Amino acid sequence: MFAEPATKLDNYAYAQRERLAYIDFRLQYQGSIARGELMEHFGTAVASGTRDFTLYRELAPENLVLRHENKRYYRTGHFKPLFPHDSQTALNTLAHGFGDGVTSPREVSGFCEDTPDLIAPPRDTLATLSRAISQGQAVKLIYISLSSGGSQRVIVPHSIVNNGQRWHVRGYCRKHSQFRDFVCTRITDIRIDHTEIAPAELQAADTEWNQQLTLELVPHPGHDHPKAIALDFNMDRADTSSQTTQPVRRVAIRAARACYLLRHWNVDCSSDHRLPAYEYHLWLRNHETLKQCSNAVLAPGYATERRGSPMNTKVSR
Amino acid sequence: MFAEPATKLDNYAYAQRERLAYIDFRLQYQGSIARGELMEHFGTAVASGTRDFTLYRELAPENLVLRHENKRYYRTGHFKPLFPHDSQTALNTLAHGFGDGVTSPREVSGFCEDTPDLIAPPRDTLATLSRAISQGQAVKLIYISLSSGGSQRVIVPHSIVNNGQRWHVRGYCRKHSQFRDFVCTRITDIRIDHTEIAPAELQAADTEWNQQLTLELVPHPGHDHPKAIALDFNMDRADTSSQTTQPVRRVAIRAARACYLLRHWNVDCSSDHRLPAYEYHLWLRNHETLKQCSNAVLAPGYATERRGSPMNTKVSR
DNA sequence: AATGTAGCAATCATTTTGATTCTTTCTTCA
DNA sequence: TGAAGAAAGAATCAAAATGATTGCTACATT
Repeated sequence: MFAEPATKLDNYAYAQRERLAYIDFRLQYQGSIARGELMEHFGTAVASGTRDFTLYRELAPENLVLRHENKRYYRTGHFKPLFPHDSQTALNTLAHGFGDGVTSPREVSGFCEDTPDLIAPPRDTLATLSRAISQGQAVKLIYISLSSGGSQRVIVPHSIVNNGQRWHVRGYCRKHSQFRDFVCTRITDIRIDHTEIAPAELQAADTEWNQQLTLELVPHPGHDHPKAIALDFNMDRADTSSQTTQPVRRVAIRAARACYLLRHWNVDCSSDHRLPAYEYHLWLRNHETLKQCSNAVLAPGYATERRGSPMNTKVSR
Repeated sequence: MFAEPATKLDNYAYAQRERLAYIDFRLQYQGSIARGELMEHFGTAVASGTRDFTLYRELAPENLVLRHENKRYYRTGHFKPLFPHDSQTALNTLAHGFGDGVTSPREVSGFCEDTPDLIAPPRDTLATLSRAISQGQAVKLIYISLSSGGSQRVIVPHSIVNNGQRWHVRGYCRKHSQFRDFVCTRITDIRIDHTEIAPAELQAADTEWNQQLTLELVPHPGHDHPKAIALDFNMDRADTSSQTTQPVRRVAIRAARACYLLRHWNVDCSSDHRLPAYEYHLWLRNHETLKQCSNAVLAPGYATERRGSPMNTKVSR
């Protein structure tokens, strides 16, 4: 898959690998790179820039060629990436810039835009939560709930999760004596609470968090072009668990997170796939697995058929 | 805001800044860091590790303290970050690891989980699109559309965008002679097409892309706790454009992207905010601005009142 | 044809990093 | 209780990486 065995690259120092990776990335996703651009990004001198390209050329001579007309290196047709850039990471780099986003100002590609971020949690809230989790501490905070307004609570957080729309913190709420999700932006006045943590408040005791479900997503039976949906979600035809060859995408996910995913992807979770195929491209074939989710009210089409009362159930949208 | 002026840090080399930033980040978001952890992350030796902590201590003596009991540095109460970690970047780092994700394997925090990624575009598709855009080239591809199945097209792409759920590529479609969005995962057999590009096919000619709208998002009038919504979306009370003091969040966004955002955030776009407040926390106050969007059918509650026919409009969901 | 730019290569100076040794502080365990 | 061990700091010298400089080449611009 890669032009050189990974062990070869391990011989080089972190900083050297980083510069090689930068060349590699630019060639693969931009098609060309000039020595001056490498130098500018890392703040290095010309001698270093030349050496870096020389080294890259030794490692992957087929990957690039210098065009003297404009003095830029161009990717060749035989390009084999030296580093594995998975597409999620690549998109993040294109949209937000190369590097860690801290060390130096990130230069963005200009043609790649991520989702506008309407509700990043405040820095201090995030930092305090993150430290509390790392150090096994409780936090005291004011939480503005949609249903009951603001109130003070003590929470033992154990995870920070993105539900597709918002960042939540999950933890044990001492006010309600159960594990819950809290929307990070609804937290104010947070601080570390130096009290003893009981075993029942730890992540290990959060059964819905620790239980893994496997969701079986299939193209919505009401849809005209199931193949397009199957391609979209990279579904597998090798469905060994049944006699059919219906394409299916199995997704392993924590029970506590399953319903957020189903809602984010507009998955019809009714037993008889009765929701409109136009809006719902997917159907949850094994909808009975949601019995294990206390927030199943979030799953489209699931709660209504059981006559649940959404308004009385506490879930963090 | 920061303990030292940024100019001070500019004196240090990229690699040195990176190690300082790592210490800074770990203190802020984990609360502690050991010398060995720094060494392991960057693959450096003990002497270097000691020097890095010595330097960090010189730059920000109040930020950390060594506890001899367990030989770890701990963040103090007077901590002032040396580097600006915005919360979006911090969350990305916590969920996916420190660094660029390429140079060395990323060590993830273990307690922060991003949205499960169901449909990352294939690497080659993304790389080809990205290069074509960078170099101003057209691409020839097979596109599997939901309505008409697969067909070959030539496209002049100019941007890659995340609509909240999927990654799209936007560009001029020669088959339909207009700018359109294409879902990346529905693309197969892509390759560079070496044909001339006309001015009308360039990004500059994409009026919907280049036109900026300002969306005025307000808490849904039917909601019981508008203050909670206002906090959630960090709304501003200083609404100088009207006599009221109703909190509002103004979002500047390209016309071509506006409706995706409105759908992603479940914004009621009807003129009389008639959609249920339980599902729709926000209302688009200046809904008339959507007249400028050809894909307004995506905006919840907007198209229906104009008796549009969603099924006949080509938009990439 | 002259000039400028940005690439390569080689050399030597400078800076950064590694290896080694010795010390300190606190934990662990016999 | 006291000795061993682990992981930090500090200092020194060696090794490696980087910077500065010079001379060269290919091409674009004028």
